[in-house]
Amino acid sequence: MSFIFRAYHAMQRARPMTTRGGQPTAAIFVFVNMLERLRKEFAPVHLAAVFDLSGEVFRDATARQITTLKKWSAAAQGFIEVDYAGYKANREAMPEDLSRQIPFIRRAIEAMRIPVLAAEGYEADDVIGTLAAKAAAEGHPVFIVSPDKDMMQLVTDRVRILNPQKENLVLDPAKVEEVLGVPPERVVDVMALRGDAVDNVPGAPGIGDKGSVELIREFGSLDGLLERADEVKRKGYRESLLENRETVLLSRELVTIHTSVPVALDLEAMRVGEPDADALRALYTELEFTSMLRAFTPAEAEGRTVMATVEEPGEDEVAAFIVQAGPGFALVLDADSAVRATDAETDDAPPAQSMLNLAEPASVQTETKPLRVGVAATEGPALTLALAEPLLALLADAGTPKIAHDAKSLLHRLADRSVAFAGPLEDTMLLSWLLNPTHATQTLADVAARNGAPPITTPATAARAIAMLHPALIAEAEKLDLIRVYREIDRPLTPVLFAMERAGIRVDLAALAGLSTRFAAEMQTAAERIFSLAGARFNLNSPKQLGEVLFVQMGLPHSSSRGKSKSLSTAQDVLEGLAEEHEIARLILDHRHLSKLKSTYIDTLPTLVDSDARVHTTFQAAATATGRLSSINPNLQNIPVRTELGREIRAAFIASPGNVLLSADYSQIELRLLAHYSEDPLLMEAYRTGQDIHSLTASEVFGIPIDQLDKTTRNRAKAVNFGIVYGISPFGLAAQLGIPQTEARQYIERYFERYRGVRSFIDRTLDEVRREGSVRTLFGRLRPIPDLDSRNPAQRGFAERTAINTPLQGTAADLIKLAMIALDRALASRGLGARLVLQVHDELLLDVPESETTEVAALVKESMESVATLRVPLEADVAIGANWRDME
DNA sequence: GTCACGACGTAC
DNA sequence: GACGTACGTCGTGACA
Repeated sequence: MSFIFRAYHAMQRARPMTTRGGQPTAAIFVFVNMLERLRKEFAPVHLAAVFDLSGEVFRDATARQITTLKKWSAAAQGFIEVDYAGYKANREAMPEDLSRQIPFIRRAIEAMRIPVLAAEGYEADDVIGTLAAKAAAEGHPVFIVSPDKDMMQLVTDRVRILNPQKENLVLDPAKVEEVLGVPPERVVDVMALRGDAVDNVPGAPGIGDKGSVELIREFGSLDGLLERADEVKRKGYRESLLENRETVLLSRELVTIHTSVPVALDLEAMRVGEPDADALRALYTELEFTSMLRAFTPAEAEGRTVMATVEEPGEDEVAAFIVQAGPGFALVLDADSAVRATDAETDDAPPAQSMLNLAEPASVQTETKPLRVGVAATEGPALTLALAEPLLALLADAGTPKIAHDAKSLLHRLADRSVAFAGPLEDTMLLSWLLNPTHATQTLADVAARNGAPPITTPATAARAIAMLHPALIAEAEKLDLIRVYREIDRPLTPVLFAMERAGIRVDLAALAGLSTRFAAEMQTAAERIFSLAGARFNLNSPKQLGEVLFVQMGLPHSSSRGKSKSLSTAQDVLEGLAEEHEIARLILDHRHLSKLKSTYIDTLPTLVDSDARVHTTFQAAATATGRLSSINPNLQNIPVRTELGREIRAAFIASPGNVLLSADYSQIELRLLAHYSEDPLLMEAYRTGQDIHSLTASEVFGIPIDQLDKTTRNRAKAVNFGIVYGISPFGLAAQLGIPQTEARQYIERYFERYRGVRSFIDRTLDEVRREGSVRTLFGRLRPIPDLDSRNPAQRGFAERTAINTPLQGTAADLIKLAMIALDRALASRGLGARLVLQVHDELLLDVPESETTEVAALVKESMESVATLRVPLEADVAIGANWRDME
């Protein structure tokens, strides 16, 4: 039953699976597959399946001896009695769509001629335990196939546990001890203390995962522990044990699997043989498990092709789906869905292996005649999708437009299989995002649901959904004037991003390894000093524990805020405030910095490199509200640069052999866009004549002549300039600068007095949002802004700030995307070997053959600066180096 | 064990 | 309530 439940839940999430008649089949499918695999991979000599019977078991009677539990109550400062509900009392009834599948699972097991065993008054675990004990006593090696932890008490040298869902993990006694911290014979002792929430075994209240193991290890056994309970040091544990002695002993009875129940070990009946083919065929037919059926029907003679079908194909049945064509589009490739195909080539390969990777492309739509598409697996363990001639031809045909949902990932999958691709590539994911950029996800299922397309249950419906969605989304994009952004920016960016991800960037693994060692040592030193100052050891990574130690135990001042979880903030700015007075605060800040860099970058990046020591991020092109890209797995857009330690990490990003890295970043692009939008004379003049904008603001806002500014004043002005771009507020600026709000308010007022154009830009923008409910970038990208008229001041304030920030941030995103497209074309047309490798919002990073350095530097600068003509010039600064830190 | 979420910190 | 846009890690608590 454990497997059936897991099968049920696993598939539940993926997709509901039923026959045409509505019989749910997902759990059956998974279970049958698992059985097939078990038989194939492990070739057991004997096999039995064990089920629970309904009705009372002996544990119910045991549990009735427990009526109440004594739990420690902090409020009452004593133990209070709580009613105990009974063994497995918390279990919910089996879901109806699962119980309907159980009879079929029983039929499948019977058809495979595997005996099903059970014993009245006992649970399946007891039957399994008994069979295992008997077989082991006869000298047979036994494998209990189960995902349940409870089973670990049964492990011996001869009885092991196999979990096929966990990479065929085999648990022997040593492994059990490694996992649980105690040997198999002590498992019940630990469980008796810890209890089990799922089965409602009480255990000793207040003693959990950790305490139970510690206590058993210290006292050797549960009996030893109960005998010497008064010696237990920790008060909570000691008192719980003394109060709950009987309950713990009964808990042990509940968790102990019996190994002598009345059930016979009939090895002859369990001997694995041929299944009942007729019965299995009938069952699989009834359940519409067509792929499994094919194991019974050898491929038709020579052709070795699978005919694509037009009618509602069962999901396992076809390699390609032919559905109604949208005008002008001959083919739909659905990167989001699956193809499964029977391998007609290899009769000797087991069916489970002839099924191609379930998460792979593709569905095919054509308006030509039905295609004959052959699908075959190549030799070797890596299954490769080799598409037959007609499909390959269409994919490679530059005259055949294709539609995908998430085109970039489709390109990756085709490239992984060396499938040539050409021709226009439409993307319903990008369209959907452009129409609704604030929506959290743009998966096909999500987009289909939002647009009234049928739910995606099979590759065929996925293909149909895409075919339906595409014209609808295009029409919508035309209506909202988003088609230009789509055609001129985001769609053509797809192949550029694809190539960048494919290229990856080289990482200096030796450098990271060195940093890891160094950081570990420094963290260790800092931690010891912190613990000695605090007079206690605790988890430094836990803000909660840290706050407790600093502000309660040590009594440091905490005028500062509590967060949503009402714990005292230990954030950087808070600790900075304490650092002058208290050494411990500085040490914690240092430790945190090291810890952050080590866990996020130094120790993570090496796990993500390929065999050439390159990391390949994924740029999410349909993720942000403003039009920016984002980067995941890993995020290469937040590699440290601010601190010296952080830059050590940046230095580990290096050029390919014989190459250099070339970085080009836009200078103050958002402030230049502010100048453009606002047409403010001071700002425009400053950028046209190359003045230092922060110094200008400092001089204007603080009334100090430019030649008399100190660094602090200029930095304050810099914060004001950035604040404007973020949609400034006195609160935010005050927090940023660590000054009173009243002072921040004065700065802001002064700013708007001097930069009159900026004030009117903000007013105009807010007016636009009031009229349209949205803002646009210079290139027409749209973002809805709700709540500008909210009565809630916080909501309204947020709406105002996003309204102001979005055209600046979003236009900057548009510009760099356009530059990337232009640059990609320029590099290609000149036949240069330089490759774009990263984009970090206002920066491009290229891997450039040394010989091309000068030419590419000029080309990149030119591409970025001439991408648009604004009221102020765009400037890009280019630098070159062997790594991403040391650039000049 | 898995999931969601908060706290925190990294980038632009 | 809290200055814009992201993503990853860790701890924690809820759920099985």
